[in-house]
Formats: sequence, structure tokens, C-alpha cells
Amino acid sequence: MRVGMQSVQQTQNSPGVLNPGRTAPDALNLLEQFGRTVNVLRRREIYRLGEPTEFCWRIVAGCVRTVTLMDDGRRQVGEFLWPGDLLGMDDLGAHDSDAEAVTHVTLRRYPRRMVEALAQSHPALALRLRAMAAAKLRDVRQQMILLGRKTAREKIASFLVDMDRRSTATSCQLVELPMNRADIADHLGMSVETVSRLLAQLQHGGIVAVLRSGIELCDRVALRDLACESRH
Amino acid sequence: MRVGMQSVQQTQNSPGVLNPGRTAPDALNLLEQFGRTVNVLRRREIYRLGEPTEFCWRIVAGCVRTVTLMDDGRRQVGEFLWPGDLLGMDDLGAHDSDAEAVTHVTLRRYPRRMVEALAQSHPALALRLRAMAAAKLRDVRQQMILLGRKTAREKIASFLVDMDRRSTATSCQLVELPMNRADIADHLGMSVETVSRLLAQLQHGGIVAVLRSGIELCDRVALRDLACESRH
DNA sequence: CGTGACATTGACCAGCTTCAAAAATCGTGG
DNA sequence: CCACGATTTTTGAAGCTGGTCAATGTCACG
Repeated sequence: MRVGMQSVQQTQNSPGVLNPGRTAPDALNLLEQFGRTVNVLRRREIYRLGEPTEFCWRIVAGCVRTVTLMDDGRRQVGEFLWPGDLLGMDDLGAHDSDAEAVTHVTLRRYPRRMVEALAQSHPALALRLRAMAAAKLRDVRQQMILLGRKTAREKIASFLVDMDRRSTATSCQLVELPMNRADIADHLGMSVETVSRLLAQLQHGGIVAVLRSGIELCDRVALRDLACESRH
Repeated sequence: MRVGMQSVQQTQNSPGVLNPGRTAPDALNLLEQFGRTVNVLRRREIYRLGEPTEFCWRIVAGCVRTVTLMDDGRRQVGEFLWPGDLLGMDDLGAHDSDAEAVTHVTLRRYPRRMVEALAQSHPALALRLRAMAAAKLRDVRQQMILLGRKTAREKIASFLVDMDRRSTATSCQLVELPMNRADIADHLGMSVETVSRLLAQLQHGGIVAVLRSGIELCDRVALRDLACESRH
């Protein structure tokens, strides 16, 4: 899922049509005065299903996952969140999933009450929040066709392409994957064994190289083809 | 339910409280003066992927589906929309899916430009739009665990429970399904044959009765259990 | 009635899951 | 720094769910 596209340094609001002002500062910065830095250890919860939405967070460093559980333990990882992403703004009233730190995480925490109040008085912020929700809905829709209609191989390829797109800025070939195989499996709706097998298969085909530190994409074109994504 | 024609003075939505109710007068009525009634025939498109988001619509009567297609024809029905639902507000800039009339549909159409302008000047409307986006995100998250982790039987049961919940007001037992089996299959990430087989199976178990006009829920408790139970 | 779209049913089997176990990696303390 | 246990990942084998292909049945509508 491509939810990590906007970075902290970003200054322009996404829908240019709606905001013709030149180089307007990110409306999210309005929140900064009410922010507090928080650190969360690996695997620790950030919030749980049903908790009142007292806060929201902006990720400064690290990786976060949102998790939905079924009674019998079946798990769905909704999304991975990265530095710059906003967490906990989607839910109104009470959180409708869990959020957990995949790695050690540094967050900037804001009271939701302040966010809502500011959004009331600052249309630019309200618009920005709506734009972020819209972007998330678009990503989720892509994830739905992945979960519902793609084969295991296509799922893995799509996932790697997404992770690559997210981290184009950092390094050239290597895609670092801070989450484990179980997280990937539960994000793609498959078993850990199948994830492992298909990564091995892609490696055998010379398309990727599975390393300890992550996955090296040797043939991005082939990977993109396998992902079956026409858009972009 | 008749929606949207009356010119009711809107009341302030209380901030932070999710109020997507389709009954109470709300900020959406601000749009009414810019609305125009449109009719769309069964199976006809309302908008296509990539089209600029010139309009949005409120469904007055009928059923609408949003569709995402892959190059090879694989299809995902993202959601079904019903009277009172807002269509085409999720996308910014350009639509990122198709929308088609499942039945003959009556819509109330509004220029997006007006919606955005009104949202800028009326925080209540902006808040309402964000609440609707949030509600949709919550639903989509449920759909993701359905697609990724539920068995075919659980998918069908969940779907019927959803349809039932939506139409509690209408009749007591019968759930009308205006969409065909292919739509259901593509919504749940399975094949038409499996949809048909599992409906027959539920019928054989005395839990539902498959009728021409829809599906009669004979044992809602059993169905609700099936919707979330594990496979064994 | 005849026709076409849609739904159901059956037979087969491919892809993926499950169960099991080995291999690799991580973490911790001596 | 190494050894050892725990966790994670990989690999193997077997089985099942659900998909595909094909045929039949049903209904709406001219």
C-alpha cells in the first residue's frame, strides 16, 4: 500500500486545483505548537481498537503497522506507516484498529481536540486532512484489488514495487523491509510460507536478491510486469 | 427514503462526533441549491477512472457500484452505494475507479467546485465530508480483512449480514439484492460459481432461502456466527 | 414460444495452506 | 567474543479450498 508518499519536508498541499496559493506552508504545521515527542519501543502498542481517539501522531522515525484481528487470531495488517505519515486521524470517536510499532519509533503526538478545533477555524487544515483521507482511500482501493483478485506472485511483486516506490529517495537498489514475513503475509492476505517461497522463486528467476538487510531489486521492469499494475 | 429535495436549514454538527446519519438534517443540505437531478440507466457508467472530478452525486434511488479493473479483465467491486450515499467525493483531482448503475438510478448531481468552495466557508460541511470519508475508511478496513482472511463461507455470510443491516428498515426477512452474482463475487474476491454454491449450501442448512426477488434470512444468529467464525 | 442473460450444478485440478522440520538469524549472558 | 536458546525464515510433503471449464437449468422479455 502506498501510504507513505508525503514527506515531512513537503510544503505544497496535494490538490493544486483547490489551493492555488504559491508555496503555502503545510497546514499540518499549524499543529506543531501542540505537539509532544513520544518514543515507542519495537512491538509495543500505540493504540488499541476501541480506545477513544484522544491523540493523533505524526511519524518522525521508524515504521508503524495498523492491525485488525479476528477472534481466532487471524490478522490483517492494514497499512504500514513511515516517517511523515499521520497516524490515528482516520478514526472518529474511537480507534477501529490497533497500531503497533514495527521498529522503535519516534512520534510527534497531538491532541485530537486541538486538531479538530484548528480544522474548524482553518479551512486549509481541514482541506489538508480531507486530502490525506482521500489519498488513503485511493491506496486502500488498490489494496482491495490486490487482496481480492491478485495471485500470490502478483501480491509479492506489487508489495515490493510499493516498498520500492516509497523509498526511491534513499538507496538505489536495496529495499529495506523492517517488518517480518508474518507482517508481510498478513498485509497481503497469504501465509508466511508462501511469502518465503515466492521470494525464493523471484530470487531464483534473477528478479530480486533476498538479503539480510532487505531485498535487492535486480529487475524492476520484470517486477512491475509481475505486479500487473497498469496505472502509474 | 426521499433525500435531498427539501431545503432544510442545516444545524451545526458537533465536532468530533461521527454523525453520518441519513435522516437528520445536516450540512450536506447546503449543497442542495446547486443540485440537479440526473437519471442513469441500468449498467450505464456514471464516471470512469481518470475523469476529472467535475461532479459528485447523492443517490436518491437505486444502487450504484464502484469498480476497479485490471488489464486482463479481473474486476473488483469496491462498494455498493444506496439511497442517501454520496458518490464521487472520495477522489481528488481525478476519479480512481469507475462508477456504474447497478439498477436504474436517480441521482442528485452537484458541481465539485461548489462543494469545495462551500466546504471552505462552512466548517460544518468540511467536517461532515471528513466524517463520511472516515466512515468509508472504517468500512473498507473491514472489507480488507474479509478479502484477505475470511473463507468463502464467511465472506458470503458477512455480505448477507451487511446487506441485512443496511435494509433493516424495509422488510423483516427478505434482503433484496439488486446486483447479480458476478457483482457479489467481484465484491468478495471469489468466483460466481462459489457464490452460487455457498448460497445453496446455506439454503440447505436452513439458514437462508434463495428466492428470485432476493434472499430470505431464516437464521440471523447462525449467519452472524458464520460471518466471523473460524473455518473449523 | 424462442432467445439470451443469468444462475446453478458437476467434475477436475491448481494454487495455496497446513503441518512438520531443518536452517538461519537474533539476542542474551557468561 | 563465543555459546546457547529462542525466534524467524526457509524448505518439504500432503491435503484442501476454491477456481476453471463445461453443461444444464431458470427466468425475463420480445
